[in-house]
Amino acid sequence: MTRRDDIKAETRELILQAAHSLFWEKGAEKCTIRGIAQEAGVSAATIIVHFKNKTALLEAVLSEDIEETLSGALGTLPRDAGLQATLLHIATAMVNFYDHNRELYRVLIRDTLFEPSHESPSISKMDSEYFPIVAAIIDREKAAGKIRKEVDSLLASQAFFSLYIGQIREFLRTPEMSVSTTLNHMSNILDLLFNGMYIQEDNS
Amino acid sequence: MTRRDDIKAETRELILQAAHSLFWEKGAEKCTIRGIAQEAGVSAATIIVHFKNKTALLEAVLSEDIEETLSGALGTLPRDAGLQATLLHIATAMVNFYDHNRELYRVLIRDTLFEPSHESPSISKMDSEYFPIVAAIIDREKAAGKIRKEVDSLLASQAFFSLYIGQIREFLRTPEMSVSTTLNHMSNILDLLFNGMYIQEDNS
DNA sequence: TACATACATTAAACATGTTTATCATATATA
DNA sequence: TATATATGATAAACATGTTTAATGTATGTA
Repeated sequence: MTRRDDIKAETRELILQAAHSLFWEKGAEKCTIRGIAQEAGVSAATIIVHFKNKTALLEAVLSEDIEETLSGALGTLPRDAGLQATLLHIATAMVNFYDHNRELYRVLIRDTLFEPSHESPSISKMDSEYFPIVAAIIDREKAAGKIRKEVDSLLASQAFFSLYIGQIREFLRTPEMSVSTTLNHMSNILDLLFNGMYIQEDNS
Repeated sequence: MTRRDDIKAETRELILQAAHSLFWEKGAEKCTIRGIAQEAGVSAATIIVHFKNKTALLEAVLSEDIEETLSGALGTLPRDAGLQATLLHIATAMVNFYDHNRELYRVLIRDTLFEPSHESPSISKMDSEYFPIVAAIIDREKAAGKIRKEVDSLLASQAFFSLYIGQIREFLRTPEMSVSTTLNHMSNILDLLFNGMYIQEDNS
């Protein structure tokens, strides 16, 4: 229950490090399993045994940084920030993060977003972790009388996510699109949604 | 300029028919270029010469029906339908259409949505054709005093598209999600957006 | 008509993700 | 300690998308 597991974990780590290095250096599509295997000092078959397929390896390599960025953004939230500011804060962190290597994240999202959730567990953790957090903020704002009571929190979270992904898509597949332009669009689109979600103050 | 081109067009048609038949029968991922080539009576290399890669072939096979469905929906619009009803009308047509073979369209959208627009011209025609149409409707409603003047028509179109794709994603990757549930969500999400977009009648 | 060129087609080769059958060894058991 | 079993690792094979180099023929030209 120890020795063998240690070696296995070590092998896994070797693969992850080699993959991380090569993915970042050459991009996901230019990297081959054989190349990563060589860099890690293992066989190609070993990689598949550990990670099931190339996409799963890419996900394993990138998901840690993504989660760190996301939780970092959640941790640096301005105290008492409203929902709209919160969402823009998160989006800002993520766009700046993805900008470090657009091609890499483009391939990751492309290859995981439309898969059934059990195929890409790291990514779809968002469904189970991120949505409830946003939904909770919405409920708090509802209690504070800022958001209409009829709004379905979960549905609204999904709507935010859809709008977010839509912009991320444009950002990742359009090299000439700058971070600031993207965030501007993001902000304007949030405005669009919120001006309906917030209760108008001058009712009756 | 004739004889040779005719033969080429004929070959192309043979490939398209074989691909259409096999894609629908076995799904895109279970189909091989060699299998389609055999069914069409040509070589695998010929298919690549005609269509560049497997995704482009899939796109060529499916895009005609998609465009037909979309223009069909646009053609059966209730006269003087408002924007919200129009969008739901289109979404209804598309969801019912995709339901005929979710797996096939899932793979198509997955493999094209995050590619640069020049890689999948048929799909990204939406950017240049569909968006202006919706934007025009928005402008009309602005002129009619139903939508706030400050709303950016193009940005709003993109927002609709993002929300639409977000729901389509859930629909295509979740087998147990029914058409009616999907359309319910779609309708509710549109409500969310519109209740901010429409001018509140009781201002001041 | 005879010939040169362009080009549609293809067989074979190639690249690469993945599977399979085998080997070696750590672990458990007697 | 000696033996059996479970399993991590791997080489080789396989499947399939794509490229390459070669072939034959339609088209244009003399």
